[in-house]
Amino acid sequence: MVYGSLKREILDLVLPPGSAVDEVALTERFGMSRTPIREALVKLAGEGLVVTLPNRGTVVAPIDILDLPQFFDALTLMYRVTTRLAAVNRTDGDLETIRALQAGYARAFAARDVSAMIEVNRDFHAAIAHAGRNGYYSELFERLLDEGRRLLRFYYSSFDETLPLAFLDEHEEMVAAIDARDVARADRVATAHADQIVRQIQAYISQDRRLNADLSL
Amino acid sequence: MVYGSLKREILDLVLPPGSAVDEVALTERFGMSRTPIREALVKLAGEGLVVTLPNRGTVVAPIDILDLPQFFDALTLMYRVTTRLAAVNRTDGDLETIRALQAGYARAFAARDVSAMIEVNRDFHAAIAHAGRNGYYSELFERLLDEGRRLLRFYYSSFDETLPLAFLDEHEEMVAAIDARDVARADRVATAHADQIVRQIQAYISQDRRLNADLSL
DNA sequence: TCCACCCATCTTGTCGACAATGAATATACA
DNA sequence: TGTATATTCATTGTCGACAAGATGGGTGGA
Repeated sequence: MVYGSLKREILDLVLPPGSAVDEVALTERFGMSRTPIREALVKLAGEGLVVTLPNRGTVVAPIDILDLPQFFDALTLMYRVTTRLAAVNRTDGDLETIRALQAGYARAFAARDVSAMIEVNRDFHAAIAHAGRNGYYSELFERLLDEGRRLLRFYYSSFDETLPLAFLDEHEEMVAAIDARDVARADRVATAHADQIVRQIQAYISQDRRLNADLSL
Repeated sequence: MVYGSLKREILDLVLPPGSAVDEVALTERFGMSRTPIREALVKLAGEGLVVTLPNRGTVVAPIDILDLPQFFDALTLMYRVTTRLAAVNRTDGDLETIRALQAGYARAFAARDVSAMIEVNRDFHAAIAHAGRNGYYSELFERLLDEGRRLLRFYYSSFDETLPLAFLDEHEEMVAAIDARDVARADRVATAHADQIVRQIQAYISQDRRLNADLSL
């Protein structure tokens, strides 16, 4: 499946942001004609994972640092809304799925498997959104989570261990709030969780890496 | 432009929800090959305006009454969020654009042009979202507004005149709040506006039209 | 008469090739 | 030597035709 493969590779930064996507190269790689390749690219463009310049090819969507504040705003709101809805609409089956994913995250953390953590983290929140039973929110949220996956991989190439550990506890609280159908508590913990991740990424980005700043010249 | 034409016709219910979309017919109509037609359909499918059943054709996305509660929830939230952001981030140019659209709505109302009212209403709110400067919200909101356009046309074929009149005043208040950069007021009026439209559509849908209910048999 | 299977037909999915557009290079002129 | 123009080249957009899959009707058997 060409669409799925490309999407995964974009999110995993195997295809770096801004890099050109060559149709004929993909043709050879997937052993297909250009038609289905282009169809996949159109889909990806619709999701914003790729941008097509008319008559001038398509490139992997760049990560624009200027969009980050808006991204954080939307992400926080979706964290809150989906978690609140999940607390209201969840079924026991939903809860089971969510718990299983949380257990998976704990395992990935214990194994120090950063890739798995990032991926399971996304699925965990997607499952919560699904339990909220609002497709409009789920869709936007999953897009934001995917974009977040790119950001995490991009900025957290050297992963800080304190962050995933905090996630673990906060996820636990989240599940408890959803279990208890406590909307207010779900909202609080979702907000805190969002603040946590936003602050961490911001802190990482604003790190002062000018090693030569105090160089005497 | 085949994509734009199809989109407009879907939103205007020229292509009724659930109706089949014949590729070869579109081929003849637009004088193009099937390839660009299919590309447009893929794009429309990405926006949810059309659903493609694998190997069994594509149909115009049906209006599912079961989705309405979720739709209303998301619409209300986006009304609030975009209006709040507009109050914070608007430029004078934004305000000018918004005012022009509001004037257009007033003209359409005076002319009793329902189609124009529905369309300008959508553009008015889209402009407010644009002034809010958050692409994630704008995109979801515009999708919801488009879907709302279909709903309005679908359920308001006989348009109730009290609704558009209320819109006129509420829009005016909205502009005033955005002008004054008053976030709290913007939030209040956006909420009221959303409640208004939701209640009206709900009332219309739940109208009891069983003319034969008291028929003696 | 009813059901299962098979075949014809239509629609979709895919292909290889051609046309059109834009970029890069070469060329001519000032 | 610098600039403007023409030409070549690569890449995208489009086309008509073929292959694959699905639907409906027809045929044969029980």
